Amino acid sequence: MPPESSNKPISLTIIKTACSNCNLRELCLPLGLTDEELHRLDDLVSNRRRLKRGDRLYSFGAPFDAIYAIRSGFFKTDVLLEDGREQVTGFQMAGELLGLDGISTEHHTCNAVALEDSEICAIPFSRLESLSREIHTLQHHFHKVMSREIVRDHGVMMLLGTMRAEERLAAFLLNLSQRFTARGFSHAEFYLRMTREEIGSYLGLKLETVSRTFSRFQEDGHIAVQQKHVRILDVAGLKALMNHRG
Amino acid sequence: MPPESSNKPISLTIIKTACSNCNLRELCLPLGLTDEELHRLDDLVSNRRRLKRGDRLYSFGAPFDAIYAIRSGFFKTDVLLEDGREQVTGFQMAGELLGLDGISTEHHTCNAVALEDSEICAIPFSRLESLSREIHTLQHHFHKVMSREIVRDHGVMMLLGTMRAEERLAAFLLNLSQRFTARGFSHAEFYLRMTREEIGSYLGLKLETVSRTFSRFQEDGHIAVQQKHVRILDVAGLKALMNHRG
DNA sequence: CATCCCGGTTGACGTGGATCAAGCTTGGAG
DNA sequence: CTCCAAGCTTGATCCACGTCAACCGGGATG
Repeated sequence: MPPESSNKPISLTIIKTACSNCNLRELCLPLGLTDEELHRLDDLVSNRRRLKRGDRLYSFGAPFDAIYAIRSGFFKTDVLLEDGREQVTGFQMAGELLGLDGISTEHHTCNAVALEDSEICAIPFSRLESLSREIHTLQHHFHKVMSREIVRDHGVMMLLGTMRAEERLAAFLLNLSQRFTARGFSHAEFYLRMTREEIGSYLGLKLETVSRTFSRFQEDGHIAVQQKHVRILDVAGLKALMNHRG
Repeated sequence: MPPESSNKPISLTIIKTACSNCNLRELCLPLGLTDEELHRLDDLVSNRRRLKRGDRLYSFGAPFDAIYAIRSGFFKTDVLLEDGREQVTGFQMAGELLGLDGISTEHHTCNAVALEDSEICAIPFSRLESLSREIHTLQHHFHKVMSREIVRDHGVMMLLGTMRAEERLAAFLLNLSQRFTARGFSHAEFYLRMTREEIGSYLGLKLETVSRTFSRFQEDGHIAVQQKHVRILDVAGLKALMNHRG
């Protein structure tokens, strides 16, 4: 909608998409900031971008200069080996940050691909660093976000290193469910944005194993699944699968 | 050596262990700081601690208030599942930081255990944050260190998710070799500080598989191994193992 | 000195998930 | 509408690694 459609100048600031009126601000970088601090952050994230399904937000080796907050949509990040093997390192949804991997070498070390039409906010990193030298809360929250990513990665290592196929997939579904819930969607019913192959790559399994395990969960009454549509019927049952060997 | 052994007052500052005279400063947090900045960091890391083999630096669930720089020694970090399964999430050596996992929730999310007698510098985290609000270089370097940890974790995911036993162990040995080299030790000959079981836990393998794979590498002339003593004979051979399926 | 115990090695065998292969379902293009 | 390609399911078979078990060697203990 063009600015002219508003008759009061003040409403311009409402139309302008910004952290201060973004409904993800409690999940995203602005968490905990005062109104005044929020407006300073607004200046920084003005650069917005739309991506279509399949578009790359950034690629391995690309120079790093910004991190990205997902405003809407769904992404995967992956690393490719020379021989073509792919490891999906994560799936990201609205309110989560992408690109933290690039800070280390000032080049991105993975690919970020939109799994559905998405919108992101680019946050120039050097400006984020200056602002967080002035705003303690922002600094601390950013550190927490990076640390949370490390903790998440440890969880994935646990999954890949010690769990069986059923446990991995159960953990995966419960994790998705919990993150959808945090965004106000149903905890029990959702569409998977990724293919069986991508799930398999993330979980260290082949797509056939993912498919078979879905079928087994359905036979056992834990879920109802039809292609990408999943309904969780028995959260407790899935949780139980995770804590018992065999 | 006691301070009295020095006859000039100025040498006291040399005897005092501090970042500014630590030979790890090019690997550790002080990287890139000016002398003046280095001295400000010195005030912060004065708290030092010795650990014996087997001692825990921190445990899962413990309140977080500091990160730790390893001055000497060798550590592992691990996560335990209720049913006793252990996932080693990393091995850390001199100059590396421990405890970054705790920033997120203000409680540690893994255990850090000394694998040999070690010495660490505790860095109160809130003081590190204030100092890095003042010293841009410190702030940026700290961000790089956290990002590097994320990138490292992605490498481990790749390893656990897509590689076969031989590739995992080859990658592990080459990584150790490279890190020892960076610390001025031989790249070709070193003692493993961890057991076969801990290596296995890190690599998502059972200790028997680790042992067998070591033996196979030895038969094939890639390494010479006797218990914890390893000599790498054929770096190129190990590298080749990593890039080919089968 | 003998004993114990922990960690490592090696062999025999079992199995979970990979591989190979054949349909099937769905959605987009013409 | 039909056709086609991409993605999903399911079955049969295989194999890398796990499991179980026996033994060994070295360092700590008494």
